[in-house]
Amino acid sequence: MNIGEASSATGVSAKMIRYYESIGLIRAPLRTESNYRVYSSDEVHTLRFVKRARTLGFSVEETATLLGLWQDKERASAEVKAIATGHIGALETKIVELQSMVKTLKHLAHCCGGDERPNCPILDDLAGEAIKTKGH
Amino acid sequence: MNIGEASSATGVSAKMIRYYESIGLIRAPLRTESNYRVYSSDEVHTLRFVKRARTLGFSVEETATLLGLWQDKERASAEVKAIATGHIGALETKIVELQSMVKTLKHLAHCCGGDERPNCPILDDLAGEAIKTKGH
DNA sequence: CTTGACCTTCCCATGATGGGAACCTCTATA
DNA sequence: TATAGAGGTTCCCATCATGGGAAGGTCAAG
Repeated sequence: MNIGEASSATGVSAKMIRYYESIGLIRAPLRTESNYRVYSSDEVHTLRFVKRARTLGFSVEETATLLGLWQDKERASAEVKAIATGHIGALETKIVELQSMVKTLKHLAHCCGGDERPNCPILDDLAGEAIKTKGH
Repeated sequence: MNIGEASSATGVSAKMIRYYESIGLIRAPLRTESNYRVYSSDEVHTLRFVKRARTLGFSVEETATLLGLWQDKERASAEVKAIATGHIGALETKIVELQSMVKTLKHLAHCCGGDERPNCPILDDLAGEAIKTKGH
């Protein structure tokens, strides 16, 4: 299996497979005589693991740790769970931040006529002028 | 007002003020004889506008557009509202993605003992092995 | 044997921010 | 007044994960 096949088998671009190899996230595969990378099913399995972890929002560094734990048959699940739990916390913090932005923006958009006139509460807010809600 | 004062007056780091100037988001201010940047209250006002827009998650590019609209006294509020609405949509999409990650991770973490034993449904999932919920 | 698809390495760009070096300037104090 | 230290200046580099593209080698089908 060459890099293109490994790519379509895992959803990881060839570019990224080479990158993951260059930073040491995955091991360098064997090469053909003509210097093409050759992937075994084991390596494809590893790439799928990486893809899934990245999809779940783990950083490459976290993914490296998880990969290490996965390959260590003796590891305690507590360690894995701690990483996952920490990651859940980080994601939730991010969600709260985004929700707060959305809330503010929705309020502003609601107060904005969105018409041909220049008056615009959104810009007024950005400029630091408090919005007058007029109790609507 | 020099760059340090402008920075603490707006919450934008001196580094970022120079960066915003270099990419043309804000105009280059006057300089003293000794080449120090000098900011007027107008320029500080603009920096506050930028800070607020960035805090609300607008990209620098969107901020540039909003800034242009803010300075154009004739603009229609519809244009501003469209940018804000589009941004709300993008944020909401991001939120949904993150929520989906959190949901999956919570399920996995819930199924994981988090103890000293090696069995770990989180890693099993990353490895592509379907989780057995055992109807808990 | 040619063509086109695919592989290789290498460099560059993104977006927004920070770090730091090397050097200049201002102000307060010994 | 000399000096210290705080803060200004420019310039380059790093981050994180990813894509683009050039230049050149390789493979398979027609």
